[in-house]
Amino acid sequence: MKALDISEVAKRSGVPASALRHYEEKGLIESIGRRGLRRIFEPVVLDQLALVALGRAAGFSLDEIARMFGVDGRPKIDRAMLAAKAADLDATIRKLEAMRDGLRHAAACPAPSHMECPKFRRYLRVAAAGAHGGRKRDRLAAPFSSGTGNSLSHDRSPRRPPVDRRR
Amino acid sequence: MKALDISEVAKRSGVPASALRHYEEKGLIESIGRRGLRRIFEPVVLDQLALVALGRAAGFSLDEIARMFGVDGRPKIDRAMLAAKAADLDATIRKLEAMRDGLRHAAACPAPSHMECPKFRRYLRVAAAGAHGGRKRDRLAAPFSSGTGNSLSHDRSPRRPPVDRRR
DNA sequence: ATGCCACTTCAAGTCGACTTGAGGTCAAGC
DNA sequence: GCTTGACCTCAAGTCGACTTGAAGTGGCAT
Repeated sequence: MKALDISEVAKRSGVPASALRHYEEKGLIESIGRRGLRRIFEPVVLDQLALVALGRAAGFSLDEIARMFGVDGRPKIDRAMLAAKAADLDATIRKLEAMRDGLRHAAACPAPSHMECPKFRRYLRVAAAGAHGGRKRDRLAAPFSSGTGNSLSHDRSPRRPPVDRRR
Repeated sequence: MKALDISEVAKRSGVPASALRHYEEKGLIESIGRRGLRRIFEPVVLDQLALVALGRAAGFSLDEIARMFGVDGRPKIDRAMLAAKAADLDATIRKLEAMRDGLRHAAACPAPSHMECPKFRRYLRVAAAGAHGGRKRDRLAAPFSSGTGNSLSHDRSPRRPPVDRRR
């Protein structure tokens, strides 16, 4: 039969069982019953998990993901909102591109201090551009350690910076 | 004269004073002295803060940023690492693009469930691609509500709800 | 000289997404 | 029929980046 036991789902998806329980509690996935105490899931949960992972990778919170898509992958809220999210992502992408170019340049440029390099400053300006107009510090990706062995990034939790309200 | 008082820096940069103190403690910026108790900074701190904001926007932790650049904006660690970070960012960007396209499509596609739409699934596959090879749950951006008025992201209200930590 | 009050320090709290731990349950294998 | 071990629940802990609160300090205007 098609029913998957939680450990099966964990194994196939790479998502720890504890996280699966957490997702279920949050309403992101649902189990179709129990075998004894054990949760059992339909195989489609694997697709749902992929969608969740994708949303998380794009920086959405679990709550946002739950609001964007039902467990069936059907958009729950209006399409305009999805389009807006897409637009947000687009702005995000442009900032990341500037950051990437800045880093790339920093790795190659011989200038002693990048702050004095006009090219670098230009990237900086581009990247900062978004943060300025809209006035909102958003947070983005923690790209993971590349294979360089330089892994400084031990990633963990995202965070939304609280809106700053200083008088 | 050029020295800026902390409140000045906060005002000009949009970064709360408490965060500035935090950054100083972390070694991301430095004050050049005190006037009474008040920290004073050189104007260049504004550039440094822009760099920090940029790094944060790209998803790096404060520690990583501190390791990548000294307070002077000079790369502290080897250039290969910076290039590697750039490559990471590049992979990230591609995932985000897939997510964006997926959302864009979800907003337009009439299919009842996106899980059944081949196009959507393809975006999903692309976006999920990176997550698989590296096997590390990376986290990315939390783009904020765009200006569409669709803001689902409740930013923290200024007043804290009553603490409920009963145990 | 006095008061104001924006700053200071330091400890503790917050938020999200989980993880960890203690104590409990149960289908299965011997 | 008893042990085993993977699962269960629920509370509490963790991590990063700050924020908040209490209590203190000192420049500046009166």
